[in-house]
Amino acid sequence: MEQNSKESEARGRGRPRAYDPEVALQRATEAFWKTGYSGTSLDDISAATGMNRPSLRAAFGDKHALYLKALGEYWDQKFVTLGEALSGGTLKEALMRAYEAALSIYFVDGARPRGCFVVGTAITEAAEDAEIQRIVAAGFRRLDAGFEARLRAAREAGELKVGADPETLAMMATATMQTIALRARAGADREELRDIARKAVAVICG
Amino acid sequence: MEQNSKESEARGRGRPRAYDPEVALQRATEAFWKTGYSGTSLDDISAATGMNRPSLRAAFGDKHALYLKALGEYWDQKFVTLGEALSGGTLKEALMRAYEAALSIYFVDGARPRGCFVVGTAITEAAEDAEIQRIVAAGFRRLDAGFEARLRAAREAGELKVGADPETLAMMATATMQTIALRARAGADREELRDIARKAVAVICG
DNA sequence: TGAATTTTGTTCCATTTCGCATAAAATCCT
DNA sequence: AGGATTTTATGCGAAATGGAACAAAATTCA
Repeated sequence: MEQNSKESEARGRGRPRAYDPEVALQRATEAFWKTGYSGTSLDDISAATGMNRPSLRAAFGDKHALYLKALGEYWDQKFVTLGEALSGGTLKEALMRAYEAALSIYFVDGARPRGCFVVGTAITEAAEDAEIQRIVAAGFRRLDAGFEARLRAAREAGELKVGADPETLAMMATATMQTIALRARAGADREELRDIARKAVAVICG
Repeated sequence: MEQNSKESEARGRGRPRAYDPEVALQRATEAFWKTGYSGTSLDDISAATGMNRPSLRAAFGDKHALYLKALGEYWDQKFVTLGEALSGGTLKEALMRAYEAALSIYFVDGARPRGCFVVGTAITEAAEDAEIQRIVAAGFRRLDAGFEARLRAAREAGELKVGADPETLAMMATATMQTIALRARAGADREELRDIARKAVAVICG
């Protein structure tokens, strides 16, 4: 209703857009986040964005295409956040920042805890939707790789105990992220998950 | 179609059941497993079980009640399997048996890999369905508790390195189970997941 | 001012989905 | 054999769902 497109982009010829595509995509993402891909109808998304269905279709294509955009956007944001969190400081600090950043995504002030968007929406579809499965798998691999790179840097800095395998520990770091994501959706509170992160980081850092 | 109720139960007065409720529930579970709770219609389940909707309704109630039965049954079977896997042998053997048992559930001969039923179907619903969330949370707690009991026994047997915290390691063992469940749904093959289990077990056992 | 262009908003249509009502079938009991 | 009982099977109806057509609105350009 009250979204207004920032005049950043050179507007074309016809009637101007009433909605900012980025804001609308964010609202659509939140709708999927709550009730999953199959559990969210285009009417739900229409209500969440304030756009009617033809406008949704014109802007994002059909439901599947819209969801893929939401999923891609989520991964992108997730990895930006992760990259920032993992850079600088000690390994322990970096890992804790990464998990804190995740918790900030999973828990939002007013709303009910929603956990991770991928775990909460894409995993269900991944079994039968090859494209979604591919995107999820690529994200997991990238998560592993991100942690592994940080762990290798830590090893070179002598922060890791000798004989520790960065690849193995990266997998454990990803598993920790995932257990936090799942438990958040299962209703665990933020402090409990923070404690899980602390314990896992202690194990990983030796 | 060709299900026949075993004459185990004293059959009552009227027309005999054409379907074995346990077999039908299993078929319904498989349908949910593929496409999730919201993504599976009663018609899908009707097709999967060979029962028509009124019979489904008479036997299991509505879709939600049917799903809760499927979910409860899954957890029960999962914990029976886990209990068997964790009993006896060294800690390392017990954990590997537990993960192998999980893989046997996640991968089925003919079918596409489906991962864990809970992770693939319940997690999506848990955010907005209090009853499902409660059941999932209870299952995760029980998973933690099962691993922790086994780890305490291992510590008493001197299998654990001194200073290792059974509660922390149990959480890591659960996280390993969950990362395997998620990655299976994301398309990882069985051998890769077996390798993940081996690495995690090595970390947990020190 | 008026044509061209783009988006919006309304409406319709075919299909799916779910619950329910009702008839038909198969068995037990007298 | 016939009534009672329980399940199966068919079909109806209301609501939801996704897609598309079409007119109205708002802007740019000539």
